[in-house]
Amino acid sequence: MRELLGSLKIQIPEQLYVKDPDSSDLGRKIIETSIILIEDLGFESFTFKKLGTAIGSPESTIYRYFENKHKLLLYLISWYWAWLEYKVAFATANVNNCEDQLKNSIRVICETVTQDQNFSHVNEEVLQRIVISESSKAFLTKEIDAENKNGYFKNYKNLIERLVRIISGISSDFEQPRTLASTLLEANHLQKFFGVHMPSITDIDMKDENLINFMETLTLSILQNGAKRS
Amino acid sequence: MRELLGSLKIQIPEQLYVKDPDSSDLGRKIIETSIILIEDLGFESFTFKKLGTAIGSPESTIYRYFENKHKLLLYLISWYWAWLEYKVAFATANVNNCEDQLKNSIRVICETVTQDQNFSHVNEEVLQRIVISESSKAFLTKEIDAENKNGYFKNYKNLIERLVRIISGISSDFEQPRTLASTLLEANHLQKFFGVHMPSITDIDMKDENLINFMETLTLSILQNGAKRS
DNA sequence: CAAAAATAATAGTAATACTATTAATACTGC
DNA sequence: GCAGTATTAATAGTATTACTATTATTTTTG
Repeated sequence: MRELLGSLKIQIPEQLYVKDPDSSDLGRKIIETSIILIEDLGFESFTFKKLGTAIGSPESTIYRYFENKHKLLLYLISWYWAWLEYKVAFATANVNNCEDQLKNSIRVICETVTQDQNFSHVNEEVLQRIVISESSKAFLTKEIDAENKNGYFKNYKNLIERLVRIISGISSDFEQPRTLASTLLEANHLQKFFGVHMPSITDIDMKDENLINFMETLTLSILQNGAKRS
Repeated sequence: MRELLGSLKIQIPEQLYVKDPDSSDLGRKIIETSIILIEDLGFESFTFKKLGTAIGSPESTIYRYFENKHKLLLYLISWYWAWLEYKVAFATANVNNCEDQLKNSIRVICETVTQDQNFSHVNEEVLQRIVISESSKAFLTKEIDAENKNGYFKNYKNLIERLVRIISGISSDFEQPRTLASTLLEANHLQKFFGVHMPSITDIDMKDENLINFMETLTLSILQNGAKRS
């Protein structure tokens, strides 16, 4: 995994940046530091001024890489989805049984990222926490239609499509594979967040197994049952 | 429904407001107009200045009712959950079969609100759209733990608890009724949002039946299957 | 009708989310 | 090695936001 990603480049829609942050030391430092800062402060309190101070550069320099902090967030989230898609791709490669493919995918999606999976300047562990807490703010906006049209969510859709293929492989007559795939991805975040911050509305705990078990049971149950019903 | 809610008062945690907006004409006008404005502008662009202009009052007056726009949003969302809990309560009253209770609940939760259900100064149809697009911003913050402790999310939890009781009534050995209930509520919003703004990642369409069918199948499948597995 | 409460009118502040300008530095091709 | 170009630093400035404060006016209530 690590070697492979070391030689592959995570592709981000170029509409999301002014100048590719992966093309310079300063750019990579912006990414690296913004991940830490957004997690620390929360996206609302995060500003380019603070980021500038943190990297020792003026605010104006950051604007040469990103139009605004919203696009920087979209960039980070997009990076995460692309990375997760690779993980899913490798977790399902050479697995012939579709149900096993789905189980492996769910595991990869729901697993809490641990430090040792890091590579390059991106701290995936912290990035995952950002995705959990902030990713929905990136699309729940009035600009969604225009931004969607501009391809800002391409990496997210790619991952969904991959899951849809796996789901359809298990039960080709199941009518809502997209609904199921997007529900899976988003419910994963929400439950993880609830587990930490609103434990009374979830039954999952800090261990991943609980959540993975729920997601697996949910998915396989509806695929066994769903075709008959819908 | 209408008469009953006309005589019952929706209870909102009093920590959410400075002065009860339901206690004066101006207060109700603030609620009524803020619903329209937030839907129109999106929460990020909504300001007390604009709200003041819209109701013909200075900004400072609104601060006498709400500390800030975040608390106003929490108030509106809290109102929605209380209202929805009443709807669920009535949709399940005198229904003996637990599975029917759950089906009725899912229908009430997933149904798109139509104008004629309105009562008083609150436009529930517009409020539902706000809840769909903005509610997660109300809890995905750095202040969540303090606010949760302060009881800001009580009405949401009440609804979850009601659903949990119904779920446990169907399958008392199902181990994750809370996870299922909160997933149901949140997935409903997300899928509705995707249906309108990102149709390629969902299979639901504008008609409610599609989404209701998915939610019903999902829930009943896991309850049939889940006990064995988990 | 007086006192208290609510609202209007207005002003002010620190921070945010930018844009603009110029100067210093680094990098590239010949 | 140097000219030209691109990049970054340093600094300043602006409109808007999210408030707080003060005083005047109106409304409510006992």
